[in-house]
Amino acid sequence: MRRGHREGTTVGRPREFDVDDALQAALRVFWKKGFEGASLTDLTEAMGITRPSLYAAYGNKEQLFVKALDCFQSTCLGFVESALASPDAASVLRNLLYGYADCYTAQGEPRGSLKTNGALVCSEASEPVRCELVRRRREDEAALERRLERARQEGDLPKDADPAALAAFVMTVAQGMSVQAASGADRETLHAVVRTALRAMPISCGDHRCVTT
Amino acid sequence: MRRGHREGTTVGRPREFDVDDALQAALRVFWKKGFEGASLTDLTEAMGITRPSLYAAYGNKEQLFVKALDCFQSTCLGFVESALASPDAASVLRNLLYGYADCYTAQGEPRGSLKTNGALVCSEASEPVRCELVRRRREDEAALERRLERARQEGDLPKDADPAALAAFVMTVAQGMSVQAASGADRETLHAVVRTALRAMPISCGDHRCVTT
DNA sequence: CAGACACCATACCAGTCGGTATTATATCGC
DNA sequence: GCGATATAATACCGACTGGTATGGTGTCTG
Repeated sequence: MRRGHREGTTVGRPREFDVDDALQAALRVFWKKGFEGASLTDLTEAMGITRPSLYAAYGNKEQLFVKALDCFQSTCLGFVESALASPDAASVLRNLLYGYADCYTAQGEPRGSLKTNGALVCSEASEPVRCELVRRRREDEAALERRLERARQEGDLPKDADPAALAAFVMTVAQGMSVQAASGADRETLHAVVRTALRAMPISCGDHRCVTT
Repeated sequence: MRRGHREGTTVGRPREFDVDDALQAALRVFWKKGFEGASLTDLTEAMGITRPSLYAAYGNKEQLFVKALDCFQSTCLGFVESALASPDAASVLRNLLYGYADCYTAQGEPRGSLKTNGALVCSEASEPVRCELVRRRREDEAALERRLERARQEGDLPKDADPAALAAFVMTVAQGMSVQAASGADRETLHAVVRTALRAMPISCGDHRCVTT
């Protein structure tokens, strides 16, 4: 039904804006104001396009948000995948938490996480978006739990450690840092929070980051 | 200018609703949907009053939110004051964190904290509300820092402990738990998070709550 | 009772919300 | 050049936003 942007061939008038650039602009607006706080006027002005162009290229506001969320994940949160791929539990935890702290206080970017702050509470109309964010946050926690369970099997986490509880704690700290960043906390403060959090781990994660990979 | 409810005397037709009961109802709506997500229709329906009654009794939506926030503080967060008044640092930290965990997962209440989730991000129109929440969260952290500094002076916290860093960590965990609760985490999960967080403290806070006071 | 007063209910306000129909325009294959 | 196609721009839609003017109603004081 909906006319999509045909991939290879170029029939008809070519698009005058770059879809990815405009999506980046939309991401910043959602990131700063949240899904409900960002109006179509805010979005189209920042993206430099008109409403019909937005709907033709991205579907609707909700689909645009999800696309922006994917963009946020693959760029701003790109470090998560590599952090989980770190060789041992200590470096996983260290890279993950310092990575979040840095991401949430990046120069020239909105503070905090789109995934945490984008739609924490909302009206009924936006429930689908809120649920999608909940789903993704849970998946993040589950992925960390799986990685810690693997570490336990491999012996670099004590046998009596609780991967589920540790993952819940780490993600709680990460989400708390997102709130702190949105409240104006600076990077130094979040680094101190990470140092404190790492002391709660059943292994020594070191006081400084990047000790290994 | 605005016609207020005169205190002692009762001139004119008496109000047909209870101001405090209606405020409680408004609190639940704001708590669940946030400041922007709660419409006047949501509010007046839950409060059982009409718009003109709302404006006559509370001013406007923003003032109603602040009144609801005060109500939230004095009832749901009433434990904070007594937690800070605990005799030693260990019981302060324990009572504070378990208190937050319980408050955020109270049966029959919205999940999480109005102070954290109520307006984390928003449109420009709601910036005053967001700033007020930021202000109050900072004040909470500052109050905890002062209490921990006192504990350091009194000797039940090591001399080399960092009250500011500890307070930032504890409030980060609390705010993170608010996000987790809003995502559906249950009380057991948050209690496990608290147990883990307490391990990061430079003193033994015990594995169970309410050891003293 | 007379009158003042403040409440309640209805109906309404301008402005904005997300979303679209319509029309004009630019680029393609042929 | 010509038709087909897909863009861009404008103007518009009904619904809803926070907020209010108006008129009827009930309770008080004198």
